[in-house]
Amino acid sequence: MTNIESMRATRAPLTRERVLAAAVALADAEGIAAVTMRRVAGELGVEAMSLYHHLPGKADLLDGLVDVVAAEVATEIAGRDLPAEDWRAEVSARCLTARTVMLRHPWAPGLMGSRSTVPPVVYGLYEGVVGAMVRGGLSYRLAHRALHALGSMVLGFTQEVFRPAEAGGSLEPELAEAGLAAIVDALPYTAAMITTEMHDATDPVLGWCDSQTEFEFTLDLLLDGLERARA
Amino acid sequence: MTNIESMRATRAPLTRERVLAAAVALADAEGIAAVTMRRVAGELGVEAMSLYHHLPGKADLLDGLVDVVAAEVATEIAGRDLPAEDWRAEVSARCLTARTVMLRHPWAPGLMGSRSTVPPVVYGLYEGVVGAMVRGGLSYRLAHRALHALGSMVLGFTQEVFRPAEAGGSLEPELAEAGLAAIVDALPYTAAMITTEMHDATDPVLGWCDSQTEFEFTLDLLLDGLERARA
DNA sequence: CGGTTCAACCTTACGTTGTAAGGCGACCTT
DNA sequence: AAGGTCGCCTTACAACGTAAGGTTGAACCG
Repeated sequence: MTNIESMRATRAPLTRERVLAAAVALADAEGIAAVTMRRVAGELGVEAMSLYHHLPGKADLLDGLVDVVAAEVATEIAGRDLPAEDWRAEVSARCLTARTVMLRHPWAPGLMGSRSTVPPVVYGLYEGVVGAMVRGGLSYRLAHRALHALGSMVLGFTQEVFRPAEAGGSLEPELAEAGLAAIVDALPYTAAMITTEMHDATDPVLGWCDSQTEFEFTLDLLLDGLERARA
Repeated sequence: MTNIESMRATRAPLTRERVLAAAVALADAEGIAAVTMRRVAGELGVEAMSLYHHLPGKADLLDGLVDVVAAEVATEIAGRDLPAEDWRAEVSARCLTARTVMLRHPWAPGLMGSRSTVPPVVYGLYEGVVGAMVRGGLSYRLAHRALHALGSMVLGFTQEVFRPAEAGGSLEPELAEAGLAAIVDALPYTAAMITTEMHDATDPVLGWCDSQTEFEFTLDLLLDGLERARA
């Protein structure tokens, strides 16, 4: 009937963005556990199965959540003019910006740690940090290690930054196989870091990201700092 | 019948420990997602509901898992004689030991981050680290901050070490209400650190654990170290 | 204009999850 | 021997993700 027509017309059509926005709001308000397909749909005045026309499944919804948060970080970073001449100030600003966003979405770090893929936006964030450090004179090796240390702080990663899960889809094959050239263009510093590190590593295939070494490096960094602070 | 009797007699009786051991083995083998009540019971040749006579529920099973891992760390630390005269070496050894255990149980850091309570064993681990640092001459303030930094590395915490979740049960009320005296006895360094920090803090109730300050402190520590390493 | 197509949304249903309620047999105590 | 307790099981339920297929209003096309 016309009534129903107008009801339908009144309700804004569902989109991936509207679904994700509702999910973010729900996670912020009631925690990530409240983000169920039925519940998100309910917030949008819709049934659960309707979401599947805009997102392939729950996994993609969760991936979409980290996408939204990462994009929020990127936007916030873009919105401020960073002190490009001082690498420390720039890296610091980027990390602190990421942190403020994480504080707005306390569920985000845990979610990022549990997902099995890293959305491109996140690599873009890494790129910004790596670029600042390399421009500041740090070697790619040092930048690589710093990325682990800082990522561990901001996101609470224990698992590796570049090898997110046990699933086969690690970054390295991903790079080797598909759009390597495109990635090199979009993420020059990161690409340079990866190729440099891969070249230097004893085992170029799997060993370039030696988590034990990263860990000990960061540990020494912290301990040296504490030693000096020990007034 | 007698057959059934002997079967029953053959099967070792369920205990909290046996259930947790089975759950740990399952998590190690197939990931934390495989740890369901039915599945754990199945591994023990038992029905799901039987577990409830030894654990109140799934939450307690998961809490028990982090308990087991923390105890494993404690055992491993106790098993080696630490270089007590060198605080750096001692802290380093404790952290590296914790890390090797985490590597055996890759699901553990994420689980620890998601639980809403911190089992006493974990506080015991903190105590060991705090003690080493204080004996090494670090102030309680510095030790407190170092605990955040190191905990962030080992466990991948983003959330606070001492205020694990949004649930009301933070450490501070917990301390104030219940067995404060017992905790002070068992964890002297930690207790001293808490009272010292609480006393110094501007807002003694909630502000003694200023995560923003912790974060910036660790960040500066890392950045100072990177600056120096920037050869 | 009538018929077809299609996207968006809904209904139903299935298997799996955690767990509340209660049953049943073997042992311990008195 | 009677009764109680302990340990395990059976049954049942609500909520979850999602596969399969139905409905409906709009858009297109002859």
